Amino acid sequence: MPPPDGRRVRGDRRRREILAATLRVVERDGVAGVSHRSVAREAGVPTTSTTYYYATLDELLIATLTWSAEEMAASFRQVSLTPAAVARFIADAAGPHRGRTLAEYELYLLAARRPELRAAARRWISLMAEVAGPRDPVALRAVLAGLDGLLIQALIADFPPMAEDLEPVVSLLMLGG
Amino acid sequence: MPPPDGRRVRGDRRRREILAATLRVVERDGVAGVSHRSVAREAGVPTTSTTYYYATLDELLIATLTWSAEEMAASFRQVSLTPAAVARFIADAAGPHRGRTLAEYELYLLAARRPELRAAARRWISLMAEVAGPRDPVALRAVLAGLDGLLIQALIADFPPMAEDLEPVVSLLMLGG
DNA sequence: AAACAAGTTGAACAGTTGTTCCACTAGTCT
DNA sequence: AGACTAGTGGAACAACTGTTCAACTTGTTT
Repeated sequence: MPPPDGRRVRGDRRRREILAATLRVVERDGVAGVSHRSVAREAGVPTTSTTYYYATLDELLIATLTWSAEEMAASFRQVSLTPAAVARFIADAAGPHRGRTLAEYELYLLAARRPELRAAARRWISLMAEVAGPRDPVALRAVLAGLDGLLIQALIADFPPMAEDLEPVVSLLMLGG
Repeated sequence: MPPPDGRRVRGDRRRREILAATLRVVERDGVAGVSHRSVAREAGVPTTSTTYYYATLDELLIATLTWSAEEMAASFRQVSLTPAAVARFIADAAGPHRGRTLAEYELYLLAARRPELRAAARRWISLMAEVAGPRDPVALRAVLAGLDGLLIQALIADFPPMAEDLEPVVSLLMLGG
């Protein structure tokens, strides 16, 4: 809950605008395309604004990707637990929401190099665990890995897979037959 | 088979040195750390050498990652098909060979943005298909996704998982129980 | 021996980068 | 009213980037 302080509130808005702009840049050009200047250009603010709120590029990246994972969590919770719904979710993630999903996966991999991002990355996994439903630890791990791999393989396919094709695979992973 | 031509042979050697140096840079600093100059420094050659053999940075990256996937294929074929061996492979990939595996996964994800890398990325998948052994398409896809996800999740864990912990999960994925 | 292509290299180009500095405005507190 | 602080933004810094150029060496072919 932000304080009802005039100054802070104004600052927070611009903070969010910068984060949103950064995410758009990542979606469009990948993490590689993020610079203080490219983000400032995208947000329509002077370059010094981005450095004012996020002193270093690392800080900016970490804040963006953490926030983005947090934001994605909200929409994630609305997915129901049937294999068909999960298949539809993966198909959408690799199709219409491709850019966003790609950005999210770059965070995922960046977490391998930057421990600060691990929390956000694990957030992803624990959300998938909710989707997978309760089951014993070994089976849970297998399902999570399966859904994760399905998603990433969908991203590098020449054409995004269709939900109907995904459904039997998801079903096999989630129901074990 | 390279021609026994003196000039070409000498050139090819330097080509390989540059590729190897690039891979080392990717392992150490990620794709983000690759520049004509950083690679040249790593290889101990002048900057113009890297541009002579690979006119653009993209060309260099694509060549390196394609070659690296091809090279990894060799060691991959030696993995036997038992769940225990696959578990050991994953544990090693996330532990001792972490840098290399990370580099390989950055290729994997880069393929999502650059179609030129898709062939190399799919090579990965088809190699895993060999490890998985023959089975019907749906089951194969589930196993491949599972192994893929297990590997990537091992990379973002705080500590690399041990083969013993991995083994039951791999077993469940491969044998379905 | 001359001609040629392949390979090698230092220097330089213009453009971009992260980051810092300083002057300025606009709200808030005393 | 004056002092203070958060926020704003223009200009500049040195460092680095991808890429090109022209000069040079080397090995091979005629």
